[in-house]
Amino acid sequence: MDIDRSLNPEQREAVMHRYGPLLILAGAGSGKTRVITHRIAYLIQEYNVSPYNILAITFTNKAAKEMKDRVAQLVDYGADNMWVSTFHSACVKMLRRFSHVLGYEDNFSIYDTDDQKSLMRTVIKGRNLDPKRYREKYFLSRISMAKNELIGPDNYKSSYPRSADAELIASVYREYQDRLKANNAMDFDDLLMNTVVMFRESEEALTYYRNRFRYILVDEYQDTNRAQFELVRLLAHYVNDNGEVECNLCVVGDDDQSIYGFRGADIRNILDFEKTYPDAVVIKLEENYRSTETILDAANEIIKNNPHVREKKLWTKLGSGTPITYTVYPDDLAEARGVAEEIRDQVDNGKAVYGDFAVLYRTNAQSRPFEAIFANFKIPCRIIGAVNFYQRKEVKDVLAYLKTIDNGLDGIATRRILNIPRRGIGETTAAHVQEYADGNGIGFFEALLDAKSIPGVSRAAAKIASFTELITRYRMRAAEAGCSLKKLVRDLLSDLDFEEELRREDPDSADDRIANINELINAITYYEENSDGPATLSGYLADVSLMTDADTEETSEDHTVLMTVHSAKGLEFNQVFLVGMEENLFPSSMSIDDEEIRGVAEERRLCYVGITRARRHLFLSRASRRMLRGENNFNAESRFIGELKKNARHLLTEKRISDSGSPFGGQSYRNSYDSPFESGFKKGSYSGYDSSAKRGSLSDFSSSSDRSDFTPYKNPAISAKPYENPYKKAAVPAPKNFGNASESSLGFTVGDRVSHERFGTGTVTNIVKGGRDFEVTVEFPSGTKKMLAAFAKLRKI
DNA sequence: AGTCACGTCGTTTTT
DNA sequence: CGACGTGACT
Repeated sequence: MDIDRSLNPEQREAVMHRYGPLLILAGAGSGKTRVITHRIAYLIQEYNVSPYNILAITFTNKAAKEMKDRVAQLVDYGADNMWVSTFHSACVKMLRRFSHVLGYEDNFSIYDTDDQKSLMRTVIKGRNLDPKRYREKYFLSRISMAKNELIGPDNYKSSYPRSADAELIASVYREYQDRLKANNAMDFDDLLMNTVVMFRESEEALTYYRNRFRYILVDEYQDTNRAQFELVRLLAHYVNDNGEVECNLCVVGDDDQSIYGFRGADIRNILDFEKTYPDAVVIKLEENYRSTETILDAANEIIKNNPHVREKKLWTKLGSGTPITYTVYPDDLAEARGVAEEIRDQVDNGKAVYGDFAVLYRTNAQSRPFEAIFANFKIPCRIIGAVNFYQRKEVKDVLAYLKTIDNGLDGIATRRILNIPRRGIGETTAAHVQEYADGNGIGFFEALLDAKSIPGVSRAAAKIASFTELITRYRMRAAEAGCSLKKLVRDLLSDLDFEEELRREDPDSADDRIANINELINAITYYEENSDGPATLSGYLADVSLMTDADTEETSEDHTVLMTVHSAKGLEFNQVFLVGMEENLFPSSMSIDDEEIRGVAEERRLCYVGITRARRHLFLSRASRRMLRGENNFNAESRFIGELKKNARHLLTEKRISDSGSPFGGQSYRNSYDSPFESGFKKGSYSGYDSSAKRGSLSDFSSSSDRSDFTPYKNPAISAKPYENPYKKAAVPAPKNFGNASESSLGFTVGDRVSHERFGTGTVTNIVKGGRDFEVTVEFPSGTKKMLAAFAKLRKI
């Protein structure tokens, strides 16, 4: 294979590097993807590496698919045998194969944020915690952080000794994990953490994959978290035929584009690469092939305000190009209109097509005005990320049916659809079933099968029976060899009268929702026809769970795209509108509030990512007044604009659009001044970033992120009820009296033989104090069960 | 059990 | 502003 003559010397070196760790520091637009694909092709063609021995990790599924296609074009054969996927997808594949190591079944479900919340809700309810103070998110975000750092429930307390509620969180974490396992389910973070745990527990699994993945490539390495770091470190260790250890790990990244700190990404992974891998070769790619000098200068100008460990300066041969357009609009609608006018004008004059443009913003909520205005201007567009197709209710409902059929232990899925379509099985009934399931250490579906004997459920027993019969019937079908998924889903939907139900529920939206269902059937058909191995329900469901909005196929229609700056990572566009350049929005008030230095540095990198998406022309803009959460905000100009103006004013052409063009005119502007307290003391209004105003400024009143332990000052004039009515929620005593049971009252202890009406005789191996009850672990002949003492009716014998 | 009206609360960013 | 949960009513 000829090395592509268009590669520059550094790129060439990266492509031809063979053994040992390699770090490629690839600035934005430096031809990184070309290097990776050529490198893979070179390994295969010139070094005779079998594609079977290559693992390439990308950031999105779409990028994986593209990479695979591009490699396939470069090599003669075998590209199909490579693993090219995201961390999460790769982990699922590995976990399925060795799931028994963790005590999971291989068809485990993957829980998304909604599922996680449902599960956490049962945990919180079961402990009678104050739901005001302890929301699902409170625990879930802490648990997520812990998992990203490979901290399990048992290590939680010792790892975060200073954290408030450490004990409670640890115990909730423990129960949450146990329940996940009982449901044969993992959440997103588990996919990573459990894979590491699996490799630590099973020599066999680790050796298997070390042997297989002799060459590992990781893209966007700057966004890896601790778990991903550890995973890579474990895998990149191949003992060759001479008994030598090879670590053929190639990571690619750019520390200036690290933007996922909030989900545990640790920039030190890339900064300290040589510490972890002392014999690493480091190659810098600094020539940019994408953007004009003007755009690069602006990007450099901003990013140089961050402290740097690795110095780097992008340069280009492309020439200076057009100046950056910076526009100040009176409000957010005017901003959207200004962008639409520019696009309309260029397209109508034949200077550009819709697909040349991208609108990038900091938060998804900012897409709304653009959505409305673009429709008026008849600009075809696609909004990425707003509502993921697979998160729509009707789609999730169908998927929950499939999960219930596929994974009999997935109680969250079963509970979701128990009464969809309406079959007269209410929340109270479901709660009884759940209690029964928990008490007997069985799954939700299994408990449904006992409906007749559950107290308080008997009335709904017949309805439940027809539900379980339906599911059982489809389970048998799904288990048949050569079962067509498409046909199964179609039959299921017609059995359920699903369309009719949607029409009955809301006739207005029914057509859209039915279209979504049909789209889902198309997707299933597509999966079935294009799947590498056998097309299974579990396989499809996993694919779907890990699918992002950005992963969906591009349509051939010419259109402008709108998305967050995060979603734009790795993409490029001829012309980019980076909108909403305002303090508190970009940088986000959150990042300014909690940890000024680290938070704003990440925002600055995000801004750098946004700017460097543009090839030819960059438009920056801000709105003087912006509707946010139903109120007007007047934010100062973003400090990032200030950083540009300070030393690189020549790069900008500034425009100011007057207020008169706005349909609100000056009127609403005056109105907001009529009640200065209204806008002055509420969150996010009238704040600047001048150092003089940094501390003790008005915006400080809004800087508490946790309201439960901080009462912000409120002007009595606008806040009539400063106190919560203390009588409002008098504690309702729990219906059952298992509140203060002491361990001795159980009547048995560890080591005792006990009997259970369902499982027979067993030995108590552990007793743990739960929130309100004891969780007893018993070894029965049929297996080990964990159960709550209050329900299990265990008797010492 | 299901429906409707009202209050509350909140928004970074995503696999 | 809008999504969502709560509570009263049918």
